[in-house]
Amino acid sequence: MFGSSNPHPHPHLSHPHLSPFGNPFDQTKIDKLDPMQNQLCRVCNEPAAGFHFGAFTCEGCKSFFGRTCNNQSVIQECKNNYRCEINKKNRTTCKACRLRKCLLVGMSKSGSRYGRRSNWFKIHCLMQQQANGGPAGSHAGSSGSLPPILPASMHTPMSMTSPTLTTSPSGLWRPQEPSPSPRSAISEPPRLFEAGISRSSRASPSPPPTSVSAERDLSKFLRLKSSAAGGIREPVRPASPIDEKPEVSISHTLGSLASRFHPMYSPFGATLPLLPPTFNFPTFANLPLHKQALLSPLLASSQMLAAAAAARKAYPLLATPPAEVNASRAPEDILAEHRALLERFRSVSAEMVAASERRDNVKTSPKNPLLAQNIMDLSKRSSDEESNGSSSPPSVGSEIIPHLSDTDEENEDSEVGARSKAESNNNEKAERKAVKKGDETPLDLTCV
Amino acid sequence: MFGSSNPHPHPHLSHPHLSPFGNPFDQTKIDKLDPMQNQLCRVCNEPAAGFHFGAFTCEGCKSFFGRTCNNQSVIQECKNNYRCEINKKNRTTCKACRLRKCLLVGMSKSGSRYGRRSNWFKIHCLMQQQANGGPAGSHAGSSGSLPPILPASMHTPMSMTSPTLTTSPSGLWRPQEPSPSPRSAISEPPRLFEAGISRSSRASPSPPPTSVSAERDLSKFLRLKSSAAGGIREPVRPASPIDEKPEVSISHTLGSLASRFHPMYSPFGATLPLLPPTFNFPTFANLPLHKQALLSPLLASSQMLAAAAAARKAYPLLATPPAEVNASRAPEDILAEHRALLERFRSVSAEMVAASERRDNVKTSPKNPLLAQNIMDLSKRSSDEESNGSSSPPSVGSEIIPHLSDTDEENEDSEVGARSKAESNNNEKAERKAVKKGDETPLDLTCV
DNA sequence: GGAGGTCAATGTGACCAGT
DNA sequence: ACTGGTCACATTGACCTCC
Ligand SMILES: [Zn+2]
Ligand SMILES: [Zn+2]
Ligand SMILES: [Zn+2]
Ligand SMILES: [Zn+2]
Repeated sequence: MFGSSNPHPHPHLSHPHLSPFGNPFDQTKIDKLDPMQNQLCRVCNEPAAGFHFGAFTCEGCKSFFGRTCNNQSVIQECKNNYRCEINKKNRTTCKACRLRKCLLVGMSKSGSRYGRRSNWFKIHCLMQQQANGGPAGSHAGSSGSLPPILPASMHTPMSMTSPTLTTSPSGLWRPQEPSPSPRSAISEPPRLFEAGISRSSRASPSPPPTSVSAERDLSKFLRLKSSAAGGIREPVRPASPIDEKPEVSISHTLGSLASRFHPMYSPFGATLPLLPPTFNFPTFANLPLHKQALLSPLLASSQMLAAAAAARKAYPLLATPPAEVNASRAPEDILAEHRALLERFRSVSAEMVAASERRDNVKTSPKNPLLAQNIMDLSKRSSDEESNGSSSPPSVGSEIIPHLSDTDEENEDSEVGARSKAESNNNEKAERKAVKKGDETPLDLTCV
Repeated sequence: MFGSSNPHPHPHLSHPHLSPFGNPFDQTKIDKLDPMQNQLCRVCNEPAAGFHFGAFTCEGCKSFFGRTCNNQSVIQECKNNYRCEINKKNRTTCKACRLRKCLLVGMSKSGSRYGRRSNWFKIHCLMQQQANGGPAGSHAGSSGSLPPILPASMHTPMSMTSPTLTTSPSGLWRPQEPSPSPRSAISEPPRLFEAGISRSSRASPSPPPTSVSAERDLSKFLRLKSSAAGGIREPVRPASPIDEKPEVSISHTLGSLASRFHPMYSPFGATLPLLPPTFNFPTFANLPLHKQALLSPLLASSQMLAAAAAARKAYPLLATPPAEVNASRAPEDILAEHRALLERFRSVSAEMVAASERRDNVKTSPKNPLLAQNIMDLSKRSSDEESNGSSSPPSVGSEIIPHLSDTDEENEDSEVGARSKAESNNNEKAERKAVKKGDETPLDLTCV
């Protein structure tokens, strides 16, 4: 599906509005963009099969994550101090590191329930990758550090542990429907990217959620986010009322760890109010999401970084063991970084449009030759992917998260985890079906 | 089978002769010895299921070795620099280290063709383990170093690379049937222990090989040993004429490496002429071999060490990566060590007999309380094995064998290896059956 | 378009039969 | 008593269906 390109564009999308940056929504230009072209699995660098559980992954990593993220307790711990490099060849040899990589790149199972909204991941990932240096050509390494989705200039992870960052307006996080029953169990890493998007979507004055079911999705998502923050330290935001069972086995193993570390309440407090104005145009929202991906090199970096830091906090599996230690950065740095990103987004958008317009005539070297070339490459098929990328790039910085091996006793699972596996799956499935019942209208993706 | 002890002794063995050390062949005493009691898998420390391919192993390691020793080329290389500790829990996670451990403890597939003679392994292994500190109680660690089969005092591996050591009498190595076609391909690690035994058996003036088929087996084995030495540097001994196909896949990967290192021609040259006189007594040879095991703390150490060193030379998989470096020892040291072993054998034999005689009356502390206690423990069942032995004992010394990663190109396999796998198996099977055809008489095990 | 189910291929190890 | 074969079981990932 993704492997075969679509040579025939379908110029029948609605709302051909104009963007402030030239005309990025020209149908003929947009249709030529194929964001799935030459995508690589974020986990193992194999050619990706699609966007699964929040990241571009191959079929194998998709299946692996779908199987194991609920039963993390049964995975043996790494013998290599969680530093195994994951590639196509050895991805099956260390389940712990493979799962860690999955979580590092932002994969999440509960977050995938929220329908099309998870496509925002795709947008951010794709734009980030393109801004990083090419869709498939840059085998940006797959060691135990931060994923190659982050550009080189962003590789410094920020410390989101400071409670001063969690000062988000309570109204942004409160769901529409009041919440009587707060949850304390943590089921799995929250989809932090989506959290940021959702929040900004609610803060936006432009098109609100289009249906009640979408509202329910949003509130449910926020509740999940809440539970991910742990039962402790939840002063402002009440929980939502959605009666959903958490994934029990995950909460058993990693949840307890996460509650110890009590991941921050809202890691996006300081950054999210700043959103690119592009999303004000309904045309963008009406585009197919894989087309939107090519038009949105936005806040992915900072949010990704925040999510990665938060995930490392919540899940020791994500903690890169002592290799490079980076001092935590102040929130001001994050804000500045985000502003730089916004500026970059503007230039890249204009650049892409110009390149798209120029492509049919003459291939000149634009101001941003790398990005433009990458966008160009999306339309022509290059079947020379070899996916042997195991060149072990320099590890990016990461915080040292103690692995709790000396003070804790979370190894008594493997019995409870196995026990709760079946029923957990059944419950989850039933509940999922029930939730999806009256929920066909996708969420409005228009942002500020 | 092995897990259930046999409480009923069968006192119907023939030739109840007397030994020079008291009366070690008293049937009632011997029958009470159960060498399989509390044996642990030499590879993973799980309770052993029997003596397989040259070592006490569990069913899993037996099957694993039987499957993979022919297809070593398809095993991915270790990500942990071949230092993975192998135990029951993680034995499946790193095939390379598991196979390395198998080879380290002396497992060999072709050597198992020689019928009962492989029981000599059991004798040596068992006696070595007992002299080392107890049958099952001493979870002597299973890290990437030398196997716990070697006593602490013997852990210094000797360097057998010196060609001066290969000055064995050519008559000892020459097979009965002349050999027109020398072989250069290496199929698998030679059964070095058996090589020594075979050689000593031939050097023995007591009962020679009892049949022509046994002779053929012997010469065939010697030829295998020859091929293991690589085509290069084979000045003295001509190859034997047995038309046997080597295991192609192994020769493809490890064989090339082995030929580079050209493992020594006869690592037992200096030590083998010295054999304990016990084996002159036909009574010993007529005992069930698992009973003999309790009566023979003989040359196992030195031969085991030589075999381990030779195996490390021949198979880089066996090379313990740079951890502890022990200077190679002179052959004189080996000889002295062997003489000490012989003396130890005498005292231990006498001690064991005395302990066995004393056991029925009063349990006193003998001169060698540890060994005697271990022998005692063989007769009483202790079902408290837990096999959680992963306490990672201090690594014993080992030589640094370069892994050839920088200068060689033995990674072009995986195609040839897979190709030659099926036919290799078939050929081997057919050839094996043909060899076994007229070969029912076990070799005479009586030594000098 | 993505989640989840299916199932062939592969690896594993307990068990068994042959020798 | 050991070897090799068998087979149930687990894992993997390509493919498919459903929503
Ligand atoms: Zn993958
Ligand atoms: Zn690992
Ligand atoms: Zn084992
Ligand atoms: Zn290993």
